[in-house]
Order: sequence, then structure tokens, then C-alpha cells
Amino acid sequence: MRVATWNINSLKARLERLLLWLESTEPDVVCLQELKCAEADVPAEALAAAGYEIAAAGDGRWNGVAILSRVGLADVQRGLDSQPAYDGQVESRAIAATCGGVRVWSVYVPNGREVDHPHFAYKLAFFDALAETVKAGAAGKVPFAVLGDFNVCPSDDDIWSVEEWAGTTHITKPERDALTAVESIGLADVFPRALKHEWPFSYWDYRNLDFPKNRGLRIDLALANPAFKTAVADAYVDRNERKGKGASDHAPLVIDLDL
DNA sequence: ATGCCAACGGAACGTTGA
Repeated sequence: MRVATWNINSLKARLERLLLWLESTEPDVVCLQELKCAEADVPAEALAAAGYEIAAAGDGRWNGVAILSRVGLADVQRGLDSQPAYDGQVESRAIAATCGGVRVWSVYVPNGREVDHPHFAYKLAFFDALAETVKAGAAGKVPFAVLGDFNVCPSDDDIWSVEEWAGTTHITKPERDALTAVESIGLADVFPRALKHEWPFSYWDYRNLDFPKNRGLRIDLALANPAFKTAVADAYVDRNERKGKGASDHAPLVIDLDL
């Protein structure tokens, strides 16, 4: 089974590229983030024609997460248990489903903006709710993984320059502690191989030639329980999908399972 | 070659992202 996660930065703007990528890569399950479209506007027919069911949670202009599957899509949960609100809104940042015997979460962790911004506390609170929500799944015997855009670089190696990013979000101790807390309930980082260069970054800013210069971050992760982790046969970041006109600023993380 | 920000809503440009 092939499972992937991809922050596509608008489902509508990326639909043609997504369909081409589905055809070439043939994933069974795809966790998507940053749909930037309402649930009612999801192009379900085009995806169905490609062979995929979709379960989505979408606010409209921002956020939005989904799970695509061609191996069944059941027991959908939208949102975390006790998910915190921001500015009075519980945003579309998490969705779960069981696909082909594997339970997956697609999550879009809040950015945090700046360390002294309310969005940063919101980010940490989201992590707390995430850890609490996925506890049972992590401890279960069913292959289980939380995939998505975590907006945290797990280590200093996961960012092109800690010096350039000094004092910013994504690399602070509270964020890394929050990520570690999720892992400590029994979920391990499925570390991918890089298709080029020495490190599997998954995000490169559109600006400043960051992609050609490989000024990247590894923030798109898959945290897996033992049943999922032991089945991993291969994992890679498909940086080729970051190339060309109309690319997302994130590349897909692809995981092959022997199940 | 991978190439200098993109998408959204709404109809100009401010907001968001990481």
C-alpha cells in the first residue's frame, strides 16, 4: 500500500497537477492539507473519475484538510477531540479515516506566526489536543499514523539555516517539545530518503530562489505507531513535484507499506 | 536545468503562509 501526505496549497489551483500526480504515482491513500476551499466546493467528481473517494473538512479561504482513498474510506472524524479555537473559530485542520485497514489522520498544524503572538500559544494547544486525540490509535494494533504539515522542524538538520531562522517559529524548544510529546505516546517519525541532496526537505519558500538553492525545511511528517512503522518498505519526498509552473510550495511525502 | 511569491476574496489590495 502506498500512503502519501501533501500540503497542496489550494485544491482548486492544484487540481490538474494533483490528478497528474495521482496518475503517475498511484498512491492508495493521500492526506492533503491547505485545501483553501469549502467542503461543498471540493471537486469530488474529478477525483472520483480518477478512482478516488474524498473526505474533506474545509472552512473556505484558509486551512482545509482531506483524505483521498482508492482502498475504502470509513469512520471519518472531522476535527480533534477538544480542538482549540482561534479567534472564536474551530478551524478545519484535522480529519481522520480508515482506509484499507490503515487508520490515518491528515493534520495541518497552525503556523504560530511569531513566538509572542497568540497564534503561537494556539499552535501549542493544538499539539496538546492532537496528542490526547490520537493516544488510543497510537497504542492500538491497527496500523495508525498521523500525517501532515506539522509546521515544526524536528531538529536543526531539518532546516537549511538555523542562523537565518534564529528567533522565529518552527525551531523553538516549546514547539519541538510539543512534537516530542506526540511522539512519546508511541508514534515514530517515518524518516524519508531524499531524491536529491543530502536531506529530505519537504518545503521551500516560493521566494528568493529557495528551491533551486535548496533552502528548505522538513516539516511534512508521518508519525506512525509500531504496526505502521514496521510495515514501512520505503519512504521518500517527491521533490520533483516542487518543480515547474504551478507547483505547491510543499512536496509530497510518499510511504510504501508492506501490508 | 529547479529560476527570483502565490492564492484567496472580490474586484484593489490586504492577509496569510513558514
